[in-house]
Amino acid sequence: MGTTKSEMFTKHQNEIATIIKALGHPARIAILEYLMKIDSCICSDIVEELPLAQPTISQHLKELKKANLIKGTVEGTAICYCIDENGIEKLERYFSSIANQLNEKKKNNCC
Amino acid sequence: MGTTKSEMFTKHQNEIATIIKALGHPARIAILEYLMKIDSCICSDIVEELPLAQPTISQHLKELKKANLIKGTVEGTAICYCIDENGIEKLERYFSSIANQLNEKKKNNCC
DNA sequence: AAATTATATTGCAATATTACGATTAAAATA
DNA sequence: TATTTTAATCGTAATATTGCAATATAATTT
Repeated sequence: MGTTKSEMFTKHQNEIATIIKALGHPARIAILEYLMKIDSCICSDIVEELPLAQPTISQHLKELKKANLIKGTVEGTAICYCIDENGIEKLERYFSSIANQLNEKKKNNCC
Repeated sequence: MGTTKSEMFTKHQNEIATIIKALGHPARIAILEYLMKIDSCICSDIVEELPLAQPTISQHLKELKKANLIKGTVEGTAICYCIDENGIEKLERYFSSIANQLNEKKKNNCC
């Protein structure tokens, strides 16, 4: 136990859950919002901005990258990270689809 | 360690991360999608629908409820769970706001 | 080439999450 | 009231996550 039984769910359910999970941490939300704000950046900026050690930030960046929520390109000794529209758009579409369906129905005939 | 340093982030960052985190598991995505599909339900339905034991489902439901993603009302010996627009709309707004900002800028002048 | 700068990786301790059997609780029904 | 039905809680094992010091890597500058 302790392990999510991923094999019991659909591919899409696992994919969307993985992307969502990658953002389910305040540090990673903070990174996303910082990248939104400055629109271009290198990792050392983030290390100065956030109250976490460099290895911790690096780890969080790795997770965001794996989920296609950010992307980074090497730029000299630094790395230029920025938001990857790919992951963001998937989330945007997923939730607006659900919100739309909810509005259409508006039945809520139970609770 | 092992503990998220929540106190280092803003209230809003923590709040949104908490809601997002609550959906970052395929079982909870599956529950949400099932509730969308049938529009009204009781827990035993979910237990039959999903390949997880009853206490596990109950635990997942609790987390979704805590995040205002579902709500439940007692109905005899059963409980009627359905989607809580509250949480969903918060997520929808959050991601569409980010997606909009991204589209406006479209600079991506770095990566 | 040595030193510097910026980031990634490793290893590990502390804590959190996932899952479930056993049990409990609460309402409905016989 | 005893039984049944449905869901929550408790306890616990297995695994995952978080965070960081120490170290490694990789490109740049001196």
